[in-house]
Amino acid sequence: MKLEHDFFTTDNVVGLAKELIGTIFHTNINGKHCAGIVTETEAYAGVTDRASHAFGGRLTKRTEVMYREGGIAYVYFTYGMHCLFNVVSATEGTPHAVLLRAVWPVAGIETMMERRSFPKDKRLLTNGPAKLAQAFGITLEHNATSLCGDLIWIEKPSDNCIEHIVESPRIGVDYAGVDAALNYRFVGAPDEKIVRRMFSETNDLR
DNA sequence: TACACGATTTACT
DNA sequence: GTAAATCGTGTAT
Repeated sequence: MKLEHDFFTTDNVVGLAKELIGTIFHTNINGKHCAGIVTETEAYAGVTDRASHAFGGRLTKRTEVMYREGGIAYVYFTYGMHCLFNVVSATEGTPHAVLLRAVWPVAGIETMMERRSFPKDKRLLTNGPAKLAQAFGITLEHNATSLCGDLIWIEKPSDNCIEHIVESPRIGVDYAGVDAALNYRFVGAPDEKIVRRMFSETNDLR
């Protein structure tokens, strides 16, 4: 079942980050369909979160998208070479976002391999925020793209395929002072048997 | 205009 | 374990 617009407009961005674990992230970019089970997310809580680009109400050309109504993508460029993909949430004026950090590929794996220059180990395909964006064909031009459209969408499967979820502090936000300690990161452990049943055509996971 | 840096990845020692 | 790659963005001149 495709997640609808209303799913993303909640103010509870931490809850949303947790709820996104176990959903299926899809893109259909340049005619190539890719999908993966979301296994790692981080919440960035708007103006009060020192780790967020919108901390203190910072409103710039880059962060403007975060302030829009939830249900669109916030894609930004960092380290001179990487794009990172975020789910914008909450209502207009509240710049909450969820960073997608990792997925388990379940469709379009050959396309991902091409885009990622054929890593030797398949587990390296989408196990990081920049890797995932690259594998799914996401670039800056997808900033502000709807998450309920034909290019990018998210599906909630009828079966829960996540065994358990671990919470932890976020990665790479040491600069955020006290907020660096918040347990805003969620990592899901998929049940391989259930995943194989759900995606029977996929023979090689992770 | 100038400059320091980053919600990272990769290759190499 | 360390370091290089590489450039848009934000903040200060």
